[in-house]
Amino acid sequence: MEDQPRWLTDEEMEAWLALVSMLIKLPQALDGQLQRDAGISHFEYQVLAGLSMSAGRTIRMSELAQLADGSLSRLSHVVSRLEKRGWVRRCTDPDDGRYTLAVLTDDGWQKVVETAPGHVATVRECVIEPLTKAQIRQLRDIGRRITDAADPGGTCPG
Amino acid sequence: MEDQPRWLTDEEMEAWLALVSMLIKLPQALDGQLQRDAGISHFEYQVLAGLSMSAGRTIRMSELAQLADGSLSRLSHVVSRLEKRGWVRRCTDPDDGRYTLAVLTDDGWQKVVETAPGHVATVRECVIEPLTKAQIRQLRDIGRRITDAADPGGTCPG
DNA sequence: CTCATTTACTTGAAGCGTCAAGTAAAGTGA
DNA sequence: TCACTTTACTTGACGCTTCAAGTAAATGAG
Repeated sequence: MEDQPRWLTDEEMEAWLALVSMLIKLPQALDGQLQRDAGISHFEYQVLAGLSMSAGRTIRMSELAQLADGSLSRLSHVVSRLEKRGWVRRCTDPDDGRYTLAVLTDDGWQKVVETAPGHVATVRECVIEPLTKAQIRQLRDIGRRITDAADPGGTCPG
Repeated sequence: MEDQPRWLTDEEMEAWLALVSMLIKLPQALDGQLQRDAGISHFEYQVLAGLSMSAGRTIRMSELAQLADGSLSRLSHVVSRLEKRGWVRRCTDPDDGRYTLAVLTDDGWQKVVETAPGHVATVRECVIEPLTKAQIRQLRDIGRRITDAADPGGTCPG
């Protein structure tokens, strides 16, 4: 990749190690709380939450995949499971038969309403409260820059 | 969790969404590069790198698990695979038969030497270079605070 | 010295994500 | 209008992680 691989300085290494730990521990904390209290994964929550915020609680699979930061294939599997649990229905888009519309059922809406407060509390506890207001702005900027660098041009999901 | 769930402000939500995207995209980028160029996962790299930095290229499983931020069970499975590929050996600690020592073989050392430059380059590209020097320090502090909040007291691995 | 407990690790089954391959509808060119 | 391509999604197999249960060595109580 480079002839002379530039190693990391001490400062860079400290930041990198702190980031790696966060990358492991934070998803565990988020998934753990949702799994214990609601029996769903963080990704499933993102799917339900994305649906709940869509007009008519309905959205195309491909748009939902982007909202929830996942591949279409992953979403398809997850929606199948959510369908079995009665929280989501699928139907073909009448305007264009290639699209599939995911629809949040009343039970699914209820599930989001029940689950959201606990999830938000965990996010506050793990992310918002440990940081100062300035750090929250810093985090937004840092997060965006790293995301752009890691995924230049926002993925074409497979 | 709270009677009156405090929702997130716009600033908090922006930071949170940026963080969630980073949480998805960065591991994908890191795993992707290592998988393509070296045929190993990021976790496997962390295990090999942890071993390569240990005295005598030898370390107890439980210490290695903490170094690599993973459960003992996960590590055990991964070391089994690395053993099959000839990069790691296991032996019982002569001082205390309950401990297992993982030892990096010469082939394993060679693998780390081959793989490290490309991995470091990806870390530079995705994390270090997109940020200013100030942001790198901010990231270290933010990462530590979030990790502490998400995992109060540094896990007892299962 | 013996039995129970603790510690450190291993193992097998179950579930989720990814990848490659497949299907079906819509668009395109002759 | 008939094939060819593209788009949107689904499906099945495989690999990895987690969880629960198990093993084996060391420690501790009586």
